[in-house]
Amino acid sequence: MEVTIKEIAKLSGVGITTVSRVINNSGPVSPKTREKVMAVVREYNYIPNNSARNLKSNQSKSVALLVKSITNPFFQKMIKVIEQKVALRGYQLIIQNVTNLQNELDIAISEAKDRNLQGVIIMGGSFNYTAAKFSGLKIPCVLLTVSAGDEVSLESYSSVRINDELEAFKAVEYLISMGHRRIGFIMNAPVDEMTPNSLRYRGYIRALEQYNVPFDSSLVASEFSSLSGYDFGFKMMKQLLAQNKDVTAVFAFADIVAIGAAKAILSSGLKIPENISIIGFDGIEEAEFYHPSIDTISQPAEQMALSSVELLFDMLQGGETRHMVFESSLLKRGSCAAIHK
Amino acid sequence: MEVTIKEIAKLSGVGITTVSRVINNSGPVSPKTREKVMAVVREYNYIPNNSARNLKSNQSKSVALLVKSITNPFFQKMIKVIEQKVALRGYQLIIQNVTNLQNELDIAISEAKDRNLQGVIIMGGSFNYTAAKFSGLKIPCVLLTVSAGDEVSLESYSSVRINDELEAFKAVEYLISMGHRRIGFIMNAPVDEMTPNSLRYRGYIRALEQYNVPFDSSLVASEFSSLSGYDFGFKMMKQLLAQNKDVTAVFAFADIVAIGAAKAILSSGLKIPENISIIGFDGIEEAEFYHPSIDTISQPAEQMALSSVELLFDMLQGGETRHMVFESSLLKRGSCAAIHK
DNA sequence: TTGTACGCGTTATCAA
DNA sequence: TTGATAACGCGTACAA
Repeated sequence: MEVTIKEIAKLSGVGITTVSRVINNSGPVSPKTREKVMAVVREYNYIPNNSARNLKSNQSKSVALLVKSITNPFFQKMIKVIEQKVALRGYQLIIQNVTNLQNELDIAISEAKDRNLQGVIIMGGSFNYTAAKFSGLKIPCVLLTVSAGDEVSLESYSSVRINDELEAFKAVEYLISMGHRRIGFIMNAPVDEMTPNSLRYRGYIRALEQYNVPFDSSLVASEFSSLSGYDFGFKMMKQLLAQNKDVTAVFAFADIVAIGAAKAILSSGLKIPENISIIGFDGIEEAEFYHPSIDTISQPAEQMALSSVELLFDMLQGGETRHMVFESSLLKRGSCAAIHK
Repeated sequence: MEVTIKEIAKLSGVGITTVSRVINNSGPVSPKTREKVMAVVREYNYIPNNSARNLKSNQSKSVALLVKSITNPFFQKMIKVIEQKVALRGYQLIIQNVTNLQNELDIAISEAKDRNLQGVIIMGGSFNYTAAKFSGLKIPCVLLTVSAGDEVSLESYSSVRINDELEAFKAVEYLISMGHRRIGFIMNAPVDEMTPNSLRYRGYIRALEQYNVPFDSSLVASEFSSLSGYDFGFKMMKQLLAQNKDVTAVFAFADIVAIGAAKAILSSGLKIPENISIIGFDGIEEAEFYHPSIDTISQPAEQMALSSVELLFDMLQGGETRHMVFESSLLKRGSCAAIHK
């Protein structure tokens, strides 16, 4: 059994209250008493019992991070930052993976009660949250990379994201500007659910329209899949290549998918960018070190992660909800080239 | 404020004890009473307060996973499995990254008290643990991918790992068998600290010796670095290429490093495997989807992760410590070829 | 400036 | 089969 506050009190010849005041810096204690108590605390290596504290205060200094598909390297970059920043504030971070089949908000609600969390950051997922669901979640919540859709009041959560549609537009516009007109798109979710993917799909469509490039549904490789991003990209690209001999460029909704697609292209004996141009989305290291390095829309991951933590703690301290939209940048690294007849 | 056991008791017209018995399945309760209580529990969506439970039982159902360099995709595969399996057992998993500069065991000790953990899994790190340190950690501990070194009694921890030296030997032997004699080695830690890297280095040395290939220290690119694995591999390979025009093969201590090195080779205008053969270690997806796919020593990551959780829970239930050593397999995928003059 | 005593929500002991 | 009641370790009115 560990040493308790009671024993510390007895050992230092003071009352329990005084010890409590000393270790929490609450209420007045004479410097002499403080030193006396601290000496005993150090000597016995006293650490307050967290369970008891939590029980009293009805709050445990912990927040959760729910991640949709935790293995995506793009999320990894952010997880690392979040983990550090949360720890820095003396909070415990509980990271939990959410599978494709689970609803992240449901999990947040049950976990919040179960672990009595102070707040939660949800990374990834869809935009399809109902106001009802949100009202079931009684703790501050920050959505990272998505927002909650129009139905939900902006006061019920904070969010950090990018403008997926616009950035996707930029990517496709870039391809079009190089003369491409047979541009494939790879995405992994059904179009009818609102996810970053479907927003990027919109950007794709809008770019085609704006530049009068005819839309061809056979160029859109879309499938609900539980494959890893790499495998998925590989499979979809193989399919695209088989069905469309004339495709000259591909936009993949994520870098990991772009890498899988690139592998499919290269292992088919085609060259990047000579035969096919490819561009991804996210800005992960893996794309940079691929050969050739893969062009991408790079999201400011660290910044976004940092902001999500700040927004959460703002809310914990009674601050307003906020919604931040970051800019991404188009990185040209050589996997896209002008088309030549 | 949430509903408490007391209120449930009142609402269902029974005593607190009875409610406690119902929700914990402890002690005898008549079926009728049980149903009555359960109805109220469901109606009010009662969830027992964890803090209070922990306070009573002096244990919180939580274990920690300490990860050295959490961003390595190889660890990611394992993290996912561990997270699932721990959750399956109703335990909370606290994942914490440990930087290169921190000692994982120190952190385990302080966290164990602080969060009153039931157990801890340490992933990565070095073999340099002292018996003294271990005795300071009073909860079950499983080391994953390393063991603790000879000084520490095998009864004070469990471990899951591979035979790093032997597997590295196999990798280098493979290169030698294809005629290579100028074989580079890339590792990231000082040789004097016991890490998986240094064991792999030994395997490298031993293979050279056994096959009478002269050792040349200029072929060993070693540096203590906080770069990412990719960046590190890239930098070291550039260095190797500059210093040794005649290097024909490279063994990297990890796949991510191999990928960085491959990028350095390819972007120098050299070809893999025509000019230089390369082999990595770990077996991550990124190596498979690289172009060319990179040969590697593949560790059974999922199996190892699974076992680590099993071993931990065995110990939690009073079982013995155990030490498992898994076999790895040499995956030949085309990044290594016979040397041709 | 200090200490006593109560209550946080549970579980477990004991008597009914 | 049930139900009071005493802990668990801590924070904090309130009294001194």
